[in-house]
Amino acid sequence: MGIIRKTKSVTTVLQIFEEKQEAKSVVNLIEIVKDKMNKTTVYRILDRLEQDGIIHSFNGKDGLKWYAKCKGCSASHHSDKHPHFQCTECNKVECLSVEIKIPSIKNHIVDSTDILLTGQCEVCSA
Amino acid sequence: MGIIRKTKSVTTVLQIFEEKQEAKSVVNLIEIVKDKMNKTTVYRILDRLEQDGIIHSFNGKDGLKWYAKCKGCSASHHSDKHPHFQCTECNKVECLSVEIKIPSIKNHIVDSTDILLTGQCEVCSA
DNA sequence: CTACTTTCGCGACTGAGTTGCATTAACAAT
DNA sequence: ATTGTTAATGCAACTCAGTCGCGAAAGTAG
Repeated sequence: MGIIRKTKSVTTVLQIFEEKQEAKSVVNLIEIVKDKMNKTTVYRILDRLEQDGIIHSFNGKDGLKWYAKCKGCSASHHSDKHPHFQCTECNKVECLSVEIKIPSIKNHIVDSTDILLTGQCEVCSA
Repeated sequence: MGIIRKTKSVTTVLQIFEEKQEAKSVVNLIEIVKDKMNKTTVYRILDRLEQDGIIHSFNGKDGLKWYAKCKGCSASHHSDKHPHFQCTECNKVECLSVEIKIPSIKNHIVDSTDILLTGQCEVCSA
């Protein structure tokens, strides 16, 4: 059970994700809201939102943790198999709706799949 | 050009990768060689070995950097498209030789592909 | 052996993420 | 609306991976 109270901070963070359908690194988020709330609060809100399946997280190429909200997100259907794309020029990260098939691995049980593609996005490759 | 001199430290690190064909996190490596060399040295050797294509690196689920030496590694053919598998029980990481096909993404140029699978390995799922 | 240059060790530092605790603010019940 | 409960926040101190600068040590070529 993540979010129980709808505080101003929670609303602020959620708005950021709803405005644009793109992923944000925690560092980036903290920077955006730095005069509205403490960094600890940002970390905690993100944790709770993720527990509730409202947003999902993954690790960027830079080693930082990134968060995004996408249509498929929900508390029940938490297995996000969609790949992420990080642009090496503008550094933006998008969720891709492409389906990538993972062959079953002999003698292994696969629980989760993290796929991160890097390259140039639509804007930067033009 | 990474490695220029074959020092004792370099040899020690290389031996670890040659003994077992499994990936090691930097933290783990530092622990293993902690009374033979300094942690800064370990970081620097790994950087150089990677530049030369002798080993390759990727980010684990834990956010740590992992390194591995595998057959396909070479300075020229540096694009390692093979997936990695991290066991959620014993925490070991293996390089998989499975080929995973990434569909081309519209209006995007894909340079690299990082795939990390998590689950239970052969030993732990038995 | 000597001279040159890479590599190493050490200590201090950076920056992401965490923790403990006192304070504040949601929310439910009265 | 007031009160009581407890989740949520702010703050400061902390942890830990990874980096940096610099003087000392060890490779390597001649």
